Amino acid sequence: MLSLTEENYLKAIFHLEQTQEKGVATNAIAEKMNTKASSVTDMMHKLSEKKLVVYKKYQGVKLTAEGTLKATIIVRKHRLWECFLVDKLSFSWDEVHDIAEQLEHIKSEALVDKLDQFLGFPTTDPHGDPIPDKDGKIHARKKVELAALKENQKSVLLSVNDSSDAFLRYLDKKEIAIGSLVKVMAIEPFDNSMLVKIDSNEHLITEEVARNLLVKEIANK
Amino acid sequence: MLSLTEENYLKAIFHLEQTQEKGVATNAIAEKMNTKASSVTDMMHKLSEKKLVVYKKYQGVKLTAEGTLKATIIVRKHRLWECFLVDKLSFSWDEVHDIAEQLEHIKSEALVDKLDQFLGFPTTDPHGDPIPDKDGKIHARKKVELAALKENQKSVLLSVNDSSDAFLRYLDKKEIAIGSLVKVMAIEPFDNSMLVKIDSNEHLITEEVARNLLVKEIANK
DNA sequence: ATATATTTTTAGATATGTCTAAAAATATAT
DNA sequence: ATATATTTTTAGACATATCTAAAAATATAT
Repeated sequence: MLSLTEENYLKAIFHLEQTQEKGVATNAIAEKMNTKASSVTDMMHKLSEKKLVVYKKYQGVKLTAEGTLKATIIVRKHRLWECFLVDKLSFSWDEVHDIAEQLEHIKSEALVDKLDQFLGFPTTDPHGDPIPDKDGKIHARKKVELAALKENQKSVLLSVNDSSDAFLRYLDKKEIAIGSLVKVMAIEPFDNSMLVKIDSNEHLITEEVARNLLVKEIANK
Repeated sequence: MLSLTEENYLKAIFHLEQTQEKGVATNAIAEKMNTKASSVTDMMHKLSEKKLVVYKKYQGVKLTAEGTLKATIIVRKHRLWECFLVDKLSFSWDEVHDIAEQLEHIKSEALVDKLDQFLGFPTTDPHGDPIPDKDGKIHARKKVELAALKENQKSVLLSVNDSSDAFLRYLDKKEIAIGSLVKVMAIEPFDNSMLVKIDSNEHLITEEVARNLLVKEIANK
């Protein structure tokens, strides 16, 4: 049985591994977990004992197959609960993260199964991220940062890299939502800011914002 | 902010106070919490510091008004989640206790409010126990143990004193459920066992069982 | 290639919640 | 009322998860 803390470490490592094929650095974990590097080292010893990570001094860590599965199941629970909060309890998508952070640790396989069924077996959460299946398989869609698109390219907004409250509120204010149609109208070479048409409104967005929006390109019909 | 452990102690004391108007004994709490008396003493010091209990050495503890409110809100959350699990996720009433024990600690007032609304503002949980309102007020119905009834008295089953898995399964097997119509057909003076008619079936039940069933008496029309 | 900076680990301390064993207070029985 | 039993508290130890400060290893820069 994993403690809440252990589960949170596994999830942090899982997310960090997405953009890092070498071992995940102690410091990176410490930053994500809002703790100190020394605490991370302690926990890596513990998770290594439990065969959930492969850890070599100074070389960073990787999740084992079992560690990956455990982490994926937590992500699955997090995203299912987010669906529940938004679809059933009518929270808005920028309010649900902190609550789902708590709910993801509830231990009951039956609960997750029944929740999944109750929600109609959703495949993505309200932020557009894929929901792993029972076996930990993730059916990901090919996503690309909006910042990588050329002028005139059309796309659909799938998810966001930054899911901080501040960023989500920024999007809400501009009425930018998952599923929005996004077309690149012009790119300013000086600072890589973009003029984009999102659904029917035009917005000028900074490169930083464009790098935090993940889209699926669609044909320019 | 209360820790999970502190919340569980408050809840335990709250439940023990229902059948105890003097201070709740250290040993009683220890037994309920499955821990040692010395641990209870330690925690009572802590909760007393926080003004959630009134504690005098060797005299047992009582919840303060604030402690009672905190405990009541936990009970409210527990019972709302039980409703959710049974009504929405179609768990049976004997499966939900352990899961609700976890869910009751999720911290978000907005979540509780929205859940309450989603469930249609239920007034009792699947075991027939009243759900406290937002302010901690409990609109309790007058309940009595089935064992206290006379022959020929009719009643409705409202809740149970023993909510162990074993007892709930016993009830399920005999098709005894919250809301069942219960009529005392005969009482055996030797051992106080009872012949009762529950809905359309007759059962012979021991005094122990009769003391664990809480009913509301109804007119003998 | 050596000095400097950064990252990571180790060692030891702290806080929470737990325990055992012994001491103190209270309750019970004759 | 005194002895005995029970309950409760105290004192000190232990495990988990954390921290700070110093040491060790690795990375970077000239």
